[in-house]
Amino acid sequence: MAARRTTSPVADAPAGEGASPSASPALRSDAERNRRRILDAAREVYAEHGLGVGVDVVARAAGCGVGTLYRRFPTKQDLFRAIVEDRVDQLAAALGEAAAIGDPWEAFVRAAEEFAGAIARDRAFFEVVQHVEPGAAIAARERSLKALAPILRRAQKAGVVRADLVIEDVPALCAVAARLPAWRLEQQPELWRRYLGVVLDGVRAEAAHPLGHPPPKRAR
Amino acid sequence: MAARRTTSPVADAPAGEGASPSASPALRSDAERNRRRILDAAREVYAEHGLGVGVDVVARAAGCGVGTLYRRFPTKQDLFRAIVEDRVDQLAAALGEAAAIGDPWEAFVRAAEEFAGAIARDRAFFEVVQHVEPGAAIAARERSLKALAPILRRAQKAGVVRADLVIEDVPALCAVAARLPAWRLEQQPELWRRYLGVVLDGVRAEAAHPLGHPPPKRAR
DNA sequence: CGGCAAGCGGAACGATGACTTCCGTCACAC
DNA sequence: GTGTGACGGAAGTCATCGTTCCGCTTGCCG
Repeated sequence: MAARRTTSPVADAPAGEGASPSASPALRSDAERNRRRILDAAREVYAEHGLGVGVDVVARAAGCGVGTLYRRFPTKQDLFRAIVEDRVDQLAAALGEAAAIGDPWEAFVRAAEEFAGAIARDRAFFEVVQHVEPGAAIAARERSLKALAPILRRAQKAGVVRADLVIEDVPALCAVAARLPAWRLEQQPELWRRYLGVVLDGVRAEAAHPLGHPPPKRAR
Repeated sequence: MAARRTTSPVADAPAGEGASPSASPALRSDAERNRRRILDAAREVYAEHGLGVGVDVVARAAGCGVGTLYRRFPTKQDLFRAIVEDRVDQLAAALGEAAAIGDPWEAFVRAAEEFAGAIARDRAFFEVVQHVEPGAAIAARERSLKALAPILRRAQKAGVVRADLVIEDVPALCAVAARLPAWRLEQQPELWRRYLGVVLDGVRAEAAHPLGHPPPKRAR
């Protein structure tokens, strides 16, 4: 699991769209093209098969050799850190949109759907959220929870979501989807919606019966 | 993953308590003692860390060498097949008890608790149920579903459990609650009860709102 | 009590699969 | 046209894991 070498000092590369202000020696056109391809391929491959697959698979999917991949991302970690970072940004943005919905319950539902969908669609994302090992995961948690908090608070204040839930419960409940066996998601990729439906019915304030167990402690 | 050799012809050994009628050459006393220890250790180790751990860990936990382990269980598969089989039996028995409870709702809750508890406590069991690879898992599913069916049917007929659930949904929903990140279960081993509580509130007939997705197809 | 076969332990083996490096070849940029 | 950076993928390195093998021990039976 742990990379033999310590994680390399650099890694971030010219971020997404906005040109970074410094230290960007300008990539040659083919190099830039390959960087993109690698990122796309990695996203897809890791989403489908999890972080366990080898770099050669990613390279083949990107249509280039592993050497090329390694010149851009000196370490496997660097590669999927970039990807996960990206996913979390996407999710945070989606949660932001959800927060803008007028009806508190609708907003909450939408947020839950975004969360669960992200986990169901992207196995790598799930793995990072589930196992804590990489320190990056903590930041990711933090960031998504922060986006979620106001949505939950508003829904509870409006009396549509049961009052005994805490923020940390929400991702746990949304993870429903990801927990489905891979072979089920293969046959019915949207099956998670069914179970999220049940969970949401259990989350409604009107359905609430006392829970037998206290809320989770905050992550260490 | 796949064993190099085809699974060995023998494996089952004198089953649990009842002396098997034939082909049991009588183990020497120390051998029998070790067989027990290995089984116990394997149960514990696999339950805690999953099926991924090496045989040497199991052997060490059992206080013997890997050679001893291999004389009794010619293949790693033979070992955890024995264990999983055992767990399923336990679970089936517990579900049987649940079925005997008078109140349909109570019976259902009890069954769900048994199911979720088994999954939460035993990571190996979860892995086998989740990934289909070993053919044994299918039999295990089948057996536990069979024990669950009458309980669900009764609860639905009594109008306490929502009518749009099918049998296959129940394990899926229990797994939701149970498969929390390892580090959470470490701090609060019973945390799954909290989420099972939410799920159960969503399972009550009175809480039911239409689900957006059709039930899962039967396992292939 | 003595012999012997079955059992024992754990170092060693071989396969596997991962990450990373290296170097001859190629193609962009000027 | 030329040279410099990028490319590709075979080869190197390394850790891990299931399994085997063999010299020593120990329970069992006469």
